[in-house]
Amino acid sequence: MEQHHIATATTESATRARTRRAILDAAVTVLSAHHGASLADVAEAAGVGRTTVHRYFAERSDLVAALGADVRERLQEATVRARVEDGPAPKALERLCLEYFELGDRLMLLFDVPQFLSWAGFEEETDSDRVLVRLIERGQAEGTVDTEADAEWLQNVLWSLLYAAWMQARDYGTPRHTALSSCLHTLRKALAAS
Amino acid sequence: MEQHHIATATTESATRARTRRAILDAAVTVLSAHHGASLADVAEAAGVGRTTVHRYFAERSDLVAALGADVRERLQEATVRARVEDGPAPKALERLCLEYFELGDRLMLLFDVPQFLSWAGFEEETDSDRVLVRLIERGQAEGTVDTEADAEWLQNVLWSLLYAAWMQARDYGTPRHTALSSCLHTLRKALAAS
DNA sequence: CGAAAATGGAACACGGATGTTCTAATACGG
DNA sequence: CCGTATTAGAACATCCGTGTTCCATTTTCG
Repeated sequence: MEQHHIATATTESATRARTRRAILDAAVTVLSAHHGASLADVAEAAGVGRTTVHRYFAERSDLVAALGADVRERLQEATVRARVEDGPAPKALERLCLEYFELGDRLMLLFDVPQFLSWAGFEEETDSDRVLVRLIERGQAEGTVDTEADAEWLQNVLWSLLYAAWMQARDYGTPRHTALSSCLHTLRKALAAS
Repeated sequence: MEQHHIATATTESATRARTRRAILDAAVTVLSAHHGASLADVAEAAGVGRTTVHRYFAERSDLVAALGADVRERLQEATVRARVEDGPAPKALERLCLEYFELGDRLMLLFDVPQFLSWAGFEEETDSDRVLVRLIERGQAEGTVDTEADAEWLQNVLWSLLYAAWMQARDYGTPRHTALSSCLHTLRKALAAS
């Protein structure tokens, strides 16, 4: 239990860690609902003073960058959980889709906030993106995925259908699981080998 | 040629009509590239003074409303051109998709700028939206369109795939016709009766 | 050509978001 | 419990987009 000086340069007090999370979570909610919301809005949603937000993220761009890093990490974890190497490609794609769907608002941000795709460490191609494309290509090689369409295009199709499912749930009030199963149904047909 | 007093309350000088169009067109380009661009940006892109923009559209919201009306009108025309009542539903859907694709940036705005869906005369359901849903339902009745999926969902699928095709062309540099044919290919499979 | 229409540009007032600094109050952890 | 870490809130300077007004200049059109 001799854990006196655990602190390294990158370690944070437990309280600080909690507040930081609160701010990041609130930022996801607020910004995904309305891009260009003010930092005051984020602060309020986080139940925190506006100055406190600035104490953790000096500039707005710092907050955005942190959000980017956060979603990136979760994307990575989701990709691992989906065990993309196991079994036939279509099944793996469905698992991946399911995991991604769970990320909800966080991924919406990735689409909606333009700064993310170019900014914040997303250098055009995320690791997860590459994994997804490779998975599709594996399916095409297996003959279980449509070979008439470009792998990159099919990747975009997957993202788009996910986005559509979220929209369906958010704006039309469709239950999440209903939207998800519609999404998977259509995705299965769209990716199927012709 | 006794056309002296053609002018009614709603008629515009030819010059004014041209500048108005220039501003609207520039606004589409600029705003679809970067939401929240300043009116100065729009003015510059239109090759026009910032004051002139305000002379035509007093407030920002007026410009947005005008853009909304514009895209709405074009959507209407595109729907007419597609002759949705003719022939089997899947074919009609493809024609519709093709017409919509031509609207390009203008429709991108409809997705990206949140103010449009609630604001600017879009009362939740556009006429064109209703036409689309009815067309899908007709296909389901004919047995030529997937009946396992909700018509509303399939409508969203169509929009999403269109959006994906645009993205593919804009961000990945895929030629427009290539993106379009990929889109149609996938859409055909996605909508097909199971 | 000459009057009316249309424009460009400068200048200004205004509001809202941002980022900074300070101080008093509060929560935390040993 | 007490000292320290953490916070809230007010106050302030600043920047940027917006919307308005005014005037000189250019363009259009009869």
